Amino acid sequence: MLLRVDPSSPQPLYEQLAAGLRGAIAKRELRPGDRLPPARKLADGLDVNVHTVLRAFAVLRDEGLLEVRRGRGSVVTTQAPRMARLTELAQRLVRESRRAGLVEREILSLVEALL
Amino acid sequence: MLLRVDPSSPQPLYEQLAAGLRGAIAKRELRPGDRLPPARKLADGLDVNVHTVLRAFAVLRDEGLLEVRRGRGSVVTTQAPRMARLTELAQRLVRESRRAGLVEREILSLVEALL
DNA sequence: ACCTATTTGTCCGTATGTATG
DNA sequence: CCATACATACGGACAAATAGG
Repeated sequence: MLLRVDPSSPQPLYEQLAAGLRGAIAKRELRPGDRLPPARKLADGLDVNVHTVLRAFAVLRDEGLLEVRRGRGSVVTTQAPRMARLTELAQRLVRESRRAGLVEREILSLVEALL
Repeated sequence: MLLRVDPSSPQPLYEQLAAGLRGAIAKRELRPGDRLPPARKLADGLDVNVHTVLRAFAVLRDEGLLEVRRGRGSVVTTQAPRMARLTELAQRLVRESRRAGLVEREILSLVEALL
């Protein structure tokens, strides 16, 4: 998979790693359904701590690009879970907008303005 | 501020902590502009590790309830940054929806369905 | 302009828990 | 029951941003 990190860079290692994986997914070097190496193996290969790799995984999971599950490893997301995640994101937007006092029209405008 | 955590609970400590702070903010025991105690002091008082507190802070920061900055401590967000954050969230939704191949109408439906 | 203290950010190492197969 | 692999939590070290003297 050819990943590298630069410890002397001001960019955090976990961000570098996340960026690298994100790029590989975008370029389809990693495709939906592909399984990533276990965090510990990746960590060993890159000479970083497991936490750093797991943190990068978590970032990509939050972005909906990775499914990370205990005991099973991490897999590049396929379409179905991606849709589920978009719904979740939308839900969060609605919930937090309401909490901030916005009414329905205002929430929709928030999104419309970006289309 | 009267926060407590239960180490024997199945709920993670950082979640318990985040929930407690979230509640305090909702009940306006903590108001916008209020400064939280330093993570290390909170950790000492609760008898948990600093990392655990910092993680709870990070959760609330991601929810837009807290502004956490190096050297300055953590402050309950005021309205302006909250709106900025909602826009960010909306942006994320739109960006990721597009990446998943949805067209404008479908993105809007995603939100409308939740209103 | 400088230095110091405060406070969060990142990273490492280790141990234990928990879900999966 | 056992191996695998992520999740949580702890502890320690150093870096970086901020504030104040």
